[in-house]
Amino acid sequence: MSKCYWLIKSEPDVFSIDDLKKAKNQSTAWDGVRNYQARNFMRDEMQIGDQVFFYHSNATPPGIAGIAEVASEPYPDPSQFNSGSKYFDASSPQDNPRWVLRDFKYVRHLKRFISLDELKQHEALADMRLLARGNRLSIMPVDKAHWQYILKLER
DNA sequence: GCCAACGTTGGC
DNA sequence: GCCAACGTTGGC
Repeated sequence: MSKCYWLIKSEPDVFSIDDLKKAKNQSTAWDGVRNYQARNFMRDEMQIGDQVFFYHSNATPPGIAGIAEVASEPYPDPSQFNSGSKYFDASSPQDNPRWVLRDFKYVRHLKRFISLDELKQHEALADMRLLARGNRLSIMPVDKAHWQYILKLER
């Protein structure tokens, strides 16, 4: 399977790209995904080494802050079994975990932050999934053409 | 804080 | 299987 590109959302007040950079091994387990579509992308389609836009949601302004990469195979999200976690899922079987995650590793900040507002102004990006009406997916694929276009924008 | 959009749940 | 109710996301 050829290399894919992705976008993951995080609220910077909770976990920003600076937090990822400061994390142990500059990587983190991406826990708490509780959406089947996002899980399936992470479980079935990502490949170690895939490049990922790190998007700041619920931010002022929202936008793409940097780049990370897929750093592990999928494995069960431990928070689903932790009754003290807000991600606890009592109905997930221990022997067949419903929720999986991967580790993501810091690659770099973009040379400059590229806001959602700026992305919306480019016709070439008009069909980006991120910009689709009502989009709420926290993990989504990015077309190679869109990826390359955005990397040119940062200059 | 508001609210539109969307996914999930559960009664029927 | 339908769909109303509900909870969450996330831009504004």
